[in-house]
Amino acid sequence: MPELPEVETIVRQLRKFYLNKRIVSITAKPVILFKNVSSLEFEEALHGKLIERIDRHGKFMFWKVEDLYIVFHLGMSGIFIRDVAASLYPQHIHVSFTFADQSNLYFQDVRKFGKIELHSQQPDFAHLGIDPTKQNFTLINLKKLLNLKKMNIKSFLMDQRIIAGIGNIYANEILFFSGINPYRIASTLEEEEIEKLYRMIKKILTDAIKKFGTSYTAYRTIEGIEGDNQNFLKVYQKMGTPCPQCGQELKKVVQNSRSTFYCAKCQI
DNA sequence: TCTGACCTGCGA
DNA sequence: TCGCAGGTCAGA
Repeated sequence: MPELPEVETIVRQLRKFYLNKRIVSITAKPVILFKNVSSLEFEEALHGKLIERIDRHGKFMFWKVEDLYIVFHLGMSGIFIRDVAASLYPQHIHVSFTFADQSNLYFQDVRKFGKIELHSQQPDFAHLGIDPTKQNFTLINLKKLLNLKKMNIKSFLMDQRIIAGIGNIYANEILFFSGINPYRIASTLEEEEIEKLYRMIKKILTDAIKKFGTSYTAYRTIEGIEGDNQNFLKVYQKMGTPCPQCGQELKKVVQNSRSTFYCAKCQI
């Protein structure tokens, strides 16, 4: 559920409170979240280290902790919680960090779809596509990518190997605002449609970041409070209600094993 | 390129 | 009690 805007919100908040803080204690439960390291190795490797950098590519976040890099993926339900909000979410805490100033940070993941890795080099995320908030996400690059793909445009937007950061909620919203039917084949989009799609990808994601992300289910900010963007969604989970543009009833279909919400009249 | 498995809480 | 929610990934 955490997509690019939610991860970016978390990154910004973590920077504010935990950058340049030293980890003095870690408790990590032996859960399946740990991929290339055991929970015990994780605790030992990071003990006493300083968090020097917190960054993101797509939905992946990484911390530079001196000579090591922690890579987090929040999966469906992963959240970070500041100590002041920890009492709100006492269940499913898998990792607890304590810092030199006695502040705490907790990683919670109800559904355990998240992922934690430890690396000795900066991750290059070579398996991921362009991050739409980065400079190399240009109209020309988007056109090139679209022209190569025979998949439907909804799958295209959600394919992390092509564009990194868009999930189901924002894919639905982007296609609605672009007026593009989710079943359209990526390579068949017209010049004008591509330009609108490009603008909407940037706008929808940027607006969602300004609203601290979408709290549809598990996602909360590190303060333990909901984002605001769910109050501005136009089609996601709005099946049966009138299209905000034309009034026709919005549809819900299952597409590539995922729910797609759209207006059959406005999105052609 | 597409489908199902993994996982847990929630609502019908 | 069962289906659904959707992140990634393995396998078809």
